[in-house]
Amino acid sequence: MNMVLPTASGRSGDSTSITPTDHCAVCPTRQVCTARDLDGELLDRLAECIDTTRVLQRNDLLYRISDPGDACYVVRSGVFKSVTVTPAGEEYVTRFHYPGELVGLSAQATGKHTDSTVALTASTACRIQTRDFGRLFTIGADNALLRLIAEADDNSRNLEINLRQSRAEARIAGFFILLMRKLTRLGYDPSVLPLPMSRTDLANHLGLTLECLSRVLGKWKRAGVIKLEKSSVEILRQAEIATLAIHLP
Amino acid sequence: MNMVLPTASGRSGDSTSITPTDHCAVCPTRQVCTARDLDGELLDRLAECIDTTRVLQRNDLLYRISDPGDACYVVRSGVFKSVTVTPAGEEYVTRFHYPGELVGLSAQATGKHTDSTVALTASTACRIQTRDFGRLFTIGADNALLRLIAEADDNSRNLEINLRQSRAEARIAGFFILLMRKLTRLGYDPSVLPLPMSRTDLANHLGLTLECLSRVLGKWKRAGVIKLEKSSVEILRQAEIATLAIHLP
DNA sequence: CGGCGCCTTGAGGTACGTCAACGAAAGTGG
DNA sequence: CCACTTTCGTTGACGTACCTCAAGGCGCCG
Repeated sequence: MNMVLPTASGRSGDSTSITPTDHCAVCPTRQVCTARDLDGELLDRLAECIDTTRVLQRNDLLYRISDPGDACYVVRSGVFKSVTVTPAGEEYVTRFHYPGELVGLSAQATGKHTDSTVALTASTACRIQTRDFGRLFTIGADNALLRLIAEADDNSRNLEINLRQSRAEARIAGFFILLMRKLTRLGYDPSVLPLPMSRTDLANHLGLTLECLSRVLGKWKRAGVIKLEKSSVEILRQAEIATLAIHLP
Repeated sequence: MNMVLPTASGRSGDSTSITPTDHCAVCPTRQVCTARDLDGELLDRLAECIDTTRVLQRNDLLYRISDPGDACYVVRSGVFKSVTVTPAGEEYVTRFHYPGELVGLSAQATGKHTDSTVALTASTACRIQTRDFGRLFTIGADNALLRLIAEADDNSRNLEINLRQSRAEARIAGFFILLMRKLTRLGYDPSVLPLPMSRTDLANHLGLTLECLSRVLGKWKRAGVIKLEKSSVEILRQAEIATLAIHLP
């Protein structure tokens, strides 16, 4: 179904766990992960800091709101969404998380998660207990860990810039461009964007209505700029998308 | 002039430096800073990790775009703005930084700063070299440092949620509410918001036009909801602002 | 086949952006 | 100290892009 992003081959829920030493060497996110600069002995020590690698199916929760924030996660494969619920009951799809991204860090501010994170496809994620952060620094994973944190910050800033753009086409184009950059960094084909989320979620995330998003995608499809698949979008003429998103850094 | 936020008493630029041990004990951000949980001997060790406390005047640069990203900063006093410039030449005021906030972390992703950060008032900031992060973890500042990072992430998410709201009044109200929360956390009077930035910068930050911002503030002023000062806003009827910002978590 | 999400398409109103003129404040130089 | 310039903020008129409300396809599953 989703040939672009690595997906979990296991099929069960929370109880499945893999030791990182088994998998870091062959991890699809190796090049962007904390483990990038490590080898041999250091990888073994890293294993002590990553207590479980969780395997999730579509709609499985990685963590839910008000769970204790004693751990954060790195996406290994698949796609996740983070949802925040306001006191008024509104839901906001704050982030989509692709492989190599750090998830759930903000829980350290209050000790509890302030959002829920859900798998949109069959996915895997590495769990890092925050009490082990110090150890990760001392075994030489500090640079890579800082880079993960910094990239999360960088992603947010790009998101914010994109949301400041009021034109719907610009926002959607910006979202596509940012996603293409992520895919390129991961070594995947950037012209096929895996979009396992619903239109509703995507519209919510972009601060647009479902109708507006639908209209723009329809327009681009008719113009031959994109090709809409069931759960992905193929970019046929990247230049036109790029010119709509010139506002991004 | 600005009685609300602590400002630097020194008057010179980059060359002034204060050792943290002199100042952490009396730092206005003590309660929200990395140093919060430390005392005596640990504070001394912290001193080795914070190489200079910089004193800046209005319009002084904390760092500029493409500076080496070997350090980040914690605001001690005053207010900063971060500006990103797009290839197309557009400027985006991505963040405003108040005391206790971590600044410049995203540079770790690429090794260079991707934005410039400027003091909006007389300000001070602690410089933390990233190569010292590991040491901060080992001397017991890990929880506090993680909290700073997590709060930065939390701030971004709140910002993003606020920008998803398309109504101008809701966005401005949301900005005010978020700022009031920050001031409350710092122990300041949350009803007087220090806004040392220009209207242009604020509008840019909120993804609105100058005119739109001006109209909303004028409307609220006429309605007696706020009182506009030269570089601050007094919230007279908080309830009305809060109802406009119910979309925030 | 019928029901139900999920997405698309349509018509109409409104809020924000754009353009433009005005006004106020701050810095400059004589 | 005062005219000048420049920057910044306010106010107004108008068009347009998006939101709202509503109806209509389309795939999925029973």
